[in-house]
Amino acid sequence: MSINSLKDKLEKLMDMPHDLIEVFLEKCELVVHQRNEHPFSKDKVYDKLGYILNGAARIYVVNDDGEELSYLLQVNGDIIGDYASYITNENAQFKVEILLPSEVLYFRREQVDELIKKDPYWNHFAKKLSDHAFLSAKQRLEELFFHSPEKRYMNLLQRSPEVIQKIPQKYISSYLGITPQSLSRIRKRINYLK
Amino acid sequence: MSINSLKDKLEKLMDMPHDLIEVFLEKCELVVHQRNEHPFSKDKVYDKLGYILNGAARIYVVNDDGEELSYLLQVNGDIIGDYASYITNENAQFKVEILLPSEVLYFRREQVDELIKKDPYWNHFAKKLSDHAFLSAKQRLEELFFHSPEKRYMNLLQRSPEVIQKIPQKYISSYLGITPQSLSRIRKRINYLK
DNA sequence: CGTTCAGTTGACTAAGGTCAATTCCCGTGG
DNA sequence: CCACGGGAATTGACCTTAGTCAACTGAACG
Repeated sequence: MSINSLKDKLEKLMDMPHDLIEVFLEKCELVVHQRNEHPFSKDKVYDKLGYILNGAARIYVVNDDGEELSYLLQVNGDIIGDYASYITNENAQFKVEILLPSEVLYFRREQVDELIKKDPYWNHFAKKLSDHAFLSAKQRLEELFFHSPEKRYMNLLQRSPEVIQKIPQKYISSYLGITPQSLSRIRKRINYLK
Repeated sequence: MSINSLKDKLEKLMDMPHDLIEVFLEKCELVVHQRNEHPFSKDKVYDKLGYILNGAARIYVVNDDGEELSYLLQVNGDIIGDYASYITNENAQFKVEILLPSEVLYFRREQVDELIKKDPYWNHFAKKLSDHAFLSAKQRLEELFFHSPEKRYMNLLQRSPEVIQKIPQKYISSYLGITPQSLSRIRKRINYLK
């Protein structure tokens, strides 16, 4: 991704003026990940967040039966990490796995805190970040509350066909809240119809 | 509710020093609602939020079939309104109905904005508010994602038995994401077991 | 070629939805 | 004080969809 389109995105996403984006980017770290990497250390506080420039990752938990549940599938422009852990300083409950070769821009909370000390603008930034986390959670919540698994799959197909293309179905079914078998049948149902 | 216990709650919830709570409360409006009242005007931007001192309300949407879906059941210490509308300035998608005689403390965004102009502390307050909205949404989201309707009912029973006592079951079933009939059967199942 | 793992399919089960009838509860008016 | 009306809750019969378990297919990789 070009540095300019990145700036445009941050400007829109975070309501950040161009000159402050420079300041912010200096505090960031760009990491290139390969498939299967786990960028966050297990069972720790996640004091950083990552912004996916391009690539894909899943955010998942392992339940008591050892099954992995894919809580989120994140792609270009999405955030990886555990925002709850980031703000509360409690241990993260999620794991993060990179699913495709990915470029991720990381920033640490302590660095945001430093920025805030120097310029109160960054309070505004922190607030925007939180609002963004809220709106994402709300969207996911409404998807689960208002729609059936089949409808959720249709919506995902519309919203991000690249997820369906690139990410293994077992993660997609889990994200939708169903078993791989059920997803397979939903796909079959849909194909008969069209 | 006594003024002092209110101050304690705000202190804990919002990380607010006692002296600033005074400042905040001056900006607030206390309203006593009766059952069935709708404190927010339909299809408008919700530029205020309400903090339930005591009482109960439901936050719901009416779908295309005219059915009401109870997105949230809020009780003592919970927030009513539509935080997404509050921050984005877009029309609210939810309605709010008071379910029991309730005392609610309202504050408007413009008043928070005024406070921010005078003292950057209030940026911190706005951030805390957003974090709180995020954490609430996250909790609800995880409840839906990880647990079955029956488990959700059990959890609600544990978490807020007063909701089960005081709020009509048709709203509870809707909140759980099931029909009144299904809730009735879940209750029957549970009673046989114990 | 085998091995392995993702994905599909089949047979069956479980849980919630739907529609309709019935019962319960509660408030109101006679 | 009782009778009635109406909405809430329950129950029954049946349907739909997802879960479960197991077998099978297919593609990737050595």
